[in-house]
Amino acid sequence: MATGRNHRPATSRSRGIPEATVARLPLYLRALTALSERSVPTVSSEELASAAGVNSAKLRKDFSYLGSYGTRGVGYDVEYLVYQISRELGLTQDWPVVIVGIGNLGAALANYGGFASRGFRVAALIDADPGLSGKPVAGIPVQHTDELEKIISDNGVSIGVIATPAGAAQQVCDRLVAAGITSILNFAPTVLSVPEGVDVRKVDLSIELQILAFHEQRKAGEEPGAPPETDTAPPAAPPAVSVAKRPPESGTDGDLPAVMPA
Amino acid sequence: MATGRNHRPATSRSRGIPEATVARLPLYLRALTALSERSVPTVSSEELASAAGVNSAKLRKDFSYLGSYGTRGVGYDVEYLVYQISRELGLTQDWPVVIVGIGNLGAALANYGGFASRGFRVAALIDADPGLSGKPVAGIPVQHTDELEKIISDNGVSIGVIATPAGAAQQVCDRLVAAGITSILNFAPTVLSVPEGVDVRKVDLSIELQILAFHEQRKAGEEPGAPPETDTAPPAAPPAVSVAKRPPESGTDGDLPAVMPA
DNA sequence: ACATGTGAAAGGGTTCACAGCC
DNA sequence: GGCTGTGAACCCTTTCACATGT
Repeated sequence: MATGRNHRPATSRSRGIPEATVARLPLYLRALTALSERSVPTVSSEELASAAGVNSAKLRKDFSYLGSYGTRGVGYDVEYLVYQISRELGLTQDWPVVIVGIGNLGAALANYGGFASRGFRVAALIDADPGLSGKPVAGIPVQHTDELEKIISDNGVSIGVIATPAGAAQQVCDRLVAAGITSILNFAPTVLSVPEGVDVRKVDLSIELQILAFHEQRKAGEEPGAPPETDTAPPAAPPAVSVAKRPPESGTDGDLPAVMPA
Repeated sequence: MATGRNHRPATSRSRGIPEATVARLPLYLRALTALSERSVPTVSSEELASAAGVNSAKLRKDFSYLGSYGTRGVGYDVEYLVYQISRELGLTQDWPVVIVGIGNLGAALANYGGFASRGFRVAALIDADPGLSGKPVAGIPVQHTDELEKIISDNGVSIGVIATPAGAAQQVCDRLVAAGITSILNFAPTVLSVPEGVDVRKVDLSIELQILAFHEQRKAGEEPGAPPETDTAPPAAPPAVSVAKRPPESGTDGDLPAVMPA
C-alpha cells in the first residue's frame, strides 16, 4: 500500500487472479496506453515488462491469469490488451469518487489528472470548514460535511478518498461506510477500522520515507569510508526486568513531537 | 507501493530483517508513540497488534527479528520499544530531504507534518518555474532547479522526493542521482530507471484507485441485487493475427455486464 | 496463570526453464 | 528462429501451536 498493503485477508480471491497480479495490472495498462498513443501495434513481453519496470517472466505469468491474450512467436496486441486489462480492472465503467478533506493534499488530489483519465470522476469535494463551502477547487465547488450522506446516495458513489487530518479520519470513515461506500483510499496516518466487506487501501507518506531511511542507514553503515552521521539518540535502558521497571526515562529525549497532522 | 513494492530485488537483506517486517515497523512505531503519549508503560502483543492493524502472531514474529525485546508473561515496554524501533529504522538521526516539484502535491508534502515529526527535515524545495523562486511554501523559500546540485551537496541530502509532472520525473531523477542522492520517493506516475544502489519507492494515487475499482467491481458482480452500472466500453478488436484463436468471447458480447463468472 | 518467542507447517509469489505454437 | 504459456522449484511471508520463561 502504499503502498498498499492492508487489504482483505486474501479470502475468496476474485476469479483466481492473485492480489499481486492485480496490483501490477495498472502498471501494464499505463505502459500499454503509452504504446497505444504511439500507434505501436504489438509488443513483446520483454519490451512491455521493461516499460512497466518488471521482469518478463512475471509479466507473462500475470497475463496467464487473465487468460493469455498473446500470440506465440509474435507478442501481444496492444489495443486488445488495453481493453482486456481495462475490463478486468473495471475501468470500462464510470466510478464516481468523493474526496473528503480539502486541505493541501485534498486540493492536490482534486487537481490530479490521473484521476479523471482512467474512468474515475470526482463527484464531489467535501470539507468540514464552512468557510470553504462553495469555493471551487479544481473547478468543483466544495460542499460541507453535512451534505456527505446525501451526496453519496444521490451520486451512487462507492469509492471515497479520505484526506483529512488523522483525528477526523475514523469519524469520516464511519459516515462514509454508513452512507454506503465500500472502498476507501485513506491518506490520513491512521489505522481505520471498517466492517467486513469494505476495502481500505492506505497511502502513507511518512511510512514510505521511514522505509527509505531504513535502507539508507544500512547503505551508510556498509560503505567503506562512510562516517556514521550525527546520532541524536539516548542510549536507552535495558528491557527492564523484575525490580523497578523503568527504561528510557525521557530525560535526554527531548525529541519526537509525534503528532501527525495530515 | 505501497504501496510500494518495487524495491531492491531482495539482495543482501540488511541484518536479516525481512522486507515485509521493515514495512510494518513504522506502523508499530506510530501505535507505540500514541501509547507513549498516554503514558502507557507496557503493552501486550495483542493490544499493540490491534492498534497497528495486524495480528499478534505477525507482530511477535516481526519483533523476534529485532531481537525480542519483550518480557514473557508481561508484554513490551513501550518506551524501550519506541527507541529500539526508531533506532532500527534510522530515525535517531536527522534526514534532510529535498522536494522537487512544488505544485499542488509538492506544496502539500512540504506542509505535511508527518515529515518533520520523525527525523525528516525538509532541507529545500525546488521547482523549475522561475516565477516560484524565492516564494515561501510552508515557510521555506522555493529555489530554482539550477541550484539542485549545489543544494544537495551543501546540505548532505541523501533522500529526494519527486513531485513533478511525469514528463520531468526521469530527468529530475537523473540529476538527483548524479548529485549523490541514493533514495527517492517518487510521486510521478512513471517508472524511473536508476543505477544499482539507488532505492526508489513510488506512491501512485491512480494505481491505488484502480486496485480499489477492481475489487469494487467484483463486489458488484457478487451481490444479489446489484445493478451493473453504465458501461462505456467498445467491444474492442480481436487480437489480430490469422483467423482462428478466439478467447472465450461471450456470445452476444457488446455490453459486458462486468460480471465475471466465478 | 499468562504472554512472549519460535520451530514447523501452510500459503503466496517469483523465477526457472522448457514445451508448445507461430 | 522467436516468443508465449506454464509446470515445477524456489523463496518469502504468514499462520499455527506450543515450548519457554516470568
